[in-house]
Amino acid sequence: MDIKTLCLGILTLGEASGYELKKHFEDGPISQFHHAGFGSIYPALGKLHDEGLVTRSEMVQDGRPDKKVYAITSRGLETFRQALAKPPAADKIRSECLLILFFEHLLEAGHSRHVFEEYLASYHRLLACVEARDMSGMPPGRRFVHGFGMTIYRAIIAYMEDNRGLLLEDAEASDSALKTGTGQ
Amino acid sequence: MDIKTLCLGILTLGEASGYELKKHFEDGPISQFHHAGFGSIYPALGKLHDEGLVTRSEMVQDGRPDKKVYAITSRGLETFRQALAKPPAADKIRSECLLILFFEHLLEAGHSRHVFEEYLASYHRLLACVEARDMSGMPPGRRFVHGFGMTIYRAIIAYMEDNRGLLLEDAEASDSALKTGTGQ
DNA sequence: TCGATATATATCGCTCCTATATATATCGGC
DNA sequence: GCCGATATATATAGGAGCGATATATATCGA
Repeated sequence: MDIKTLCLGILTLGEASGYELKKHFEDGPISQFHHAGFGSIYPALGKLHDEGLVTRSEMVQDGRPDKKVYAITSRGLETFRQALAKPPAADKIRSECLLILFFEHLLEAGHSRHVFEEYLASYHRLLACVEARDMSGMPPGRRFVHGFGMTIYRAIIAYMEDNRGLLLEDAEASDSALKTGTGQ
Repeated sequence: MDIKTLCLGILTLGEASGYELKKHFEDGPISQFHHAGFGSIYPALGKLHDEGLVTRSEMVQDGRPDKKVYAITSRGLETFRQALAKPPAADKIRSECLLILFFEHLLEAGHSRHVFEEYLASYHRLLACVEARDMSGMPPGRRFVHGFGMTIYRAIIAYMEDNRGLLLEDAEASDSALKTGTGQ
């Protein structure tokens, strides 16, 4: 499932420029399960255009820079359908925050505490963003994925708030140890 | 947080060969929040060795091929600590299964149903694997991350079992539509 | 008018990942 | 005794992707 396929998928939701595609990856429902930056999106759109899977039209705007709007072709839709039919790879997660918390015993107590609070705040923001979405009239798959994200985000927030003590008790213990000169 | 840093981190848990490192990424607690394949691990170990952050020793074995065992140096540990102190990037998820379910309306009903059941089964396996781990005597950060994974996996399984109907009702509707010739 | 922010596109260079190749050894089945 | 499957073990080539950066236009508040 490469970036080209992902872009094709987003374009089934309506035509868009590269910049707008990026916003889908940042804010939209797609952001719940995938990510891509400009360095991936623009080359992908170029290749999709070369292969005839999308059309490109220059759109002159005033009050902001001109843009290139891409729309999926029927061959593009067929290619996307075939890609979705292939057996999916396993989920891949990469969380630097969990890595830091996992190795918390190697760090200064204040840092892991700070990472913890920022991490929790980031999931509060993600939840607010997902909760704000209106899903009425959306197909079942869209509503399923929306509910999936909401459930997971809530579970993460609840777990972190319930288990703050697990990390913070330790932090306080280390602080006392540092003060009496027995720490680290 | 590159693969070199990740390998360094695992080596703080004890010396290991490239093959053993891979198993950490597949089965171990690290697999809850990161992933890497041989194509990343072996070059990373080579570079870490060149930089003096790990030592390498050839270990002759009988009953199986010889291996190269890597151990972290004090400079390696210091480098790892500094990497952990840097502000962490946001979590990155990539889930082809959720992508397929999101675009379920573009697919044959049987396929999304199959993807759903396989996806659910995969999280049952992951949960069993995490539940089997004995965390007694582990530092708080390790226990926190362990509980984190367990909680999320359980939330995913519960959500999917509770909301199977969301996708399947639609699948049945499409099936009837197909039978009466109004589908697709 | 200056700096910050938003919109918009593009590319370089490095990292990483998939696929593949190579090799040794065990175990079960035929 | 041999064949295929599986596990252990290392390595690399080629391509995909990502972070950083460059470039441009326009708005808005200080």
